[in-house]
Amino acid sequence: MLPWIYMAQNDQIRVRFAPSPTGQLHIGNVRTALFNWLFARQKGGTFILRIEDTDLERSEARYETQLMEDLKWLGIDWDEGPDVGGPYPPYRQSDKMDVYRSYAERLIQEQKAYYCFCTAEELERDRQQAMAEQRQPNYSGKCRNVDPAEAERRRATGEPAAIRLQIPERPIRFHDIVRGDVEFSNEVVSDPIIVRSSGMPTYNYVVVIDDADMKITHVVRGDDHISNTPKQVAVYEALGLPVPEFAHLSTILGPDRERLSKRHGATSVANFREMGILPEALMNYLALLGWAPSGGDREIFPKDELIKEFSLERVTPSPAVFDTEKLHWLNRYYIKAAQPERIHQLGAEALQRAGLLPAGANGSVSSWTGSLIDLFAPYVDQLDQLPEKAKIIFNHDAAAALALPENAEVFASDKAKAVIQSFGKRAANEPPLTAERFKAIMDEIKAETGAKGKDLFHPVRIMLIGSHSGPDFNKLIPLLEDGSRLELPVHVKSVRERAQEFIAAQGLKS
RNA sequence: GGCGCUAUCGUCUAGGGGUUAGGACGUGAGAUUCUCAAUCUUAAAACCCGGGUUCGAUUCCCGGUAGCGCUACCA
Repeated sequence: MLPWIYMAQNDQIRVRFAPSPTGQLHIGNVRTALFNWLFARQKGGTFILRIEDTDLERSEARYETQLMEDLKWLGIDWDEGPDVGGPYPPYRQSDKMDVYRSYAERLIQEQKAYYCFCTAEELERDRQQAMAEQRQPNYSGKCRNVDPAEAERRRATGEPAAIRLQIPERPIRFHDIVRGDVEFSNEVVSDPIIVRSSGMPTYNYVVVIDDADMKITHVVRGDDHISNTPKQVAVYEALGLPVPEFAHLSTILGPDRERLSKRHGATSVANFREMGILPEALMNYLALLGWAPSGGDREIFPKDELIKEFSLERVTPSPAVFDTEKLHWLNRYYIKAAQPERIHQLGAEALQRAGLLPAGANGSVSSWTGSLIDLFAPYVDQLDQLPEKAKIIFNHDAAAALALPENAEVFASDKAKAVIQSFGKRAANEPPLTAERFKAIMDEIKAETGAKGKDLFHPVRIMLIGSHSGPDFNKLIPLLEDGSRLELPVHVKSVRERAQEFIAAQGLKS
C-alpha cells in the first residue's frame, strides 16, 4: 500500500499525445505516444489524446478515425479524448478560437504582447538582409514601440495586424527530463507571432493554451520541438501559468542515418499491421528504441512489464536507427509465444489475401489451414511472408524443379534415379499416405537401393516440393495428402500426383 | 550562416574516475536435423578526435569534428 499522499501526487500526473490528423500514424509519433502512455500508466496518471486539427488544409476526419484505431491496435488506450470526452474539453482544437483570442487580448492589455503591422514583404526583406550580413534573422522588434492608442487607431482603419509576444530580456531556460537543463539566449528567440493577421493563432501559442487548460504536467514529445520550447515557456510565463516538465525524445533514423521517412519503406503503424507484425512486438521494439531497463540486459518486455519498468529518466537522448532485423527477431518471438488460434486467424487472413484460401473457411479447411500455419509460422519474420513460404504446398512444378542446376546435381547419380523410380512406383499404388506409412516406404527404399541419409531423402524432397530443403516430412506428408482432398482455390497436389508428374517430366527431359 | 541537441561493437544499448567495458539484434563457427528454419553452445566486433583536471580518464570540463533538428503570419 502506498501512502495516500504519493497516490495523490501521482494521480495528478497528466500527459498528452497530440497528433494532427494529416496522414498515417508515423512510427516516430507512435513512439512518442507510447512513451507518454507508459509514463502515465506507470505513475497512475492520466493519458490524454488531443487532436490538433488547426491545419484545416491537411486535416481529414478519416485520419482521425484511423489514428485512434492504430493506437488501440497497438494496445494504447486513453483516459480523455475526443471520443470519450473528459473534464477539459474540447479535445479537438477546432472550436477553441475564442479562448485563444481572449488570452491574447489579455496579453495585449498587460503589455506582454503587442500588435505588429509589418507586412510579410517587409519581414522577408529584413530577413534576407540579415542573412546577407550573416546576422541572426530575427524580428527587429520595431512594432514594440508603436503606441497602444496608435495601434488601436490603425487597426480601426482596417490595417492588418498580427500579435507578437514580447520576449523578456533574459535567457530562457527550462528543465528537460531527458537532457537536463537547457538554456536559450533571448537574442535568438525574437518576439514570436502568436496570432496571425488573419486572426488565426499559431501553433507555439495554441499548444501552450491547450496544455495549460488541460493541466498537462509533463510534455513528452519529439526533439524537433526543443527549439520551439523557449517560445512556449515565454507564453506560459507571460500568462503566469505553471511551466510543465519537458521530456524531448530523440529522432528515429533510417539505416542511412537520416530521419526515418517514407523513403525507408514501412513507416506507419498501418504498414506494420498489414505486414503481419504483432502489436506486442512493435510495442516492445519501440520501447527499446531510446529506452533501456536498469542493467540493460533484458530485451523481452510484454506490456505489463514495460509499464512496471519504464521510466523517463532512463530515456537516451541520442538518436536511434530503426533496425528491422531486431523488430523481426521480436516478432518471431511473439509469434511463437502467441496463442495458436490467434496466429491461425492472422495467418489465414494473409493466405486469403494471396488467394490461396477461400474466405469463410469451414471446419476441415480451417483445421488444415491451422496445421499449415503451425508448420510455416516459425519460419517467417512477419505473417505476410506466409503465402511465400507456403508456395511449396500450393505450387508444384516438376519441370521447374528439374531445371534447377542445384537439383540436377542431386539426382544425377544412379542411386538417386533408383530412389525416384522406386518411390514413384510405390506412391502410385498407395492410398493417401500417413507419416508412418511414408516412413515405412522410405525404409523399404533404403533397403532396396542402399541409399541413405541425404542420398535417400534429397531426391524425394525435390520430387515432392522442388527443393532439397524444407519442412520435416512427418508434418509435410499429411499436409499434402489432407490438402489434396479439400476444395481450395488452388489445388494442392497429393504425394502421388507430385511423384507421377515428376517422373513424367524427367522422362521427357532425358 | 546562427542557435540547439547528440556522440560506447555494423545496429539498439548497459556501465561508469582504476572493469577481462556487460547484454541483445545481425554476422562467423560448432552441436542437432535427411535438409532448411528454429533451438543450444561459441567466436569476432565499440568507448569520434585534441586539449585540460587527476596518481589515473571511455567516464568530469573545454575545444574540434560529424550527424540531426530549429531558424515561418507551418504544425
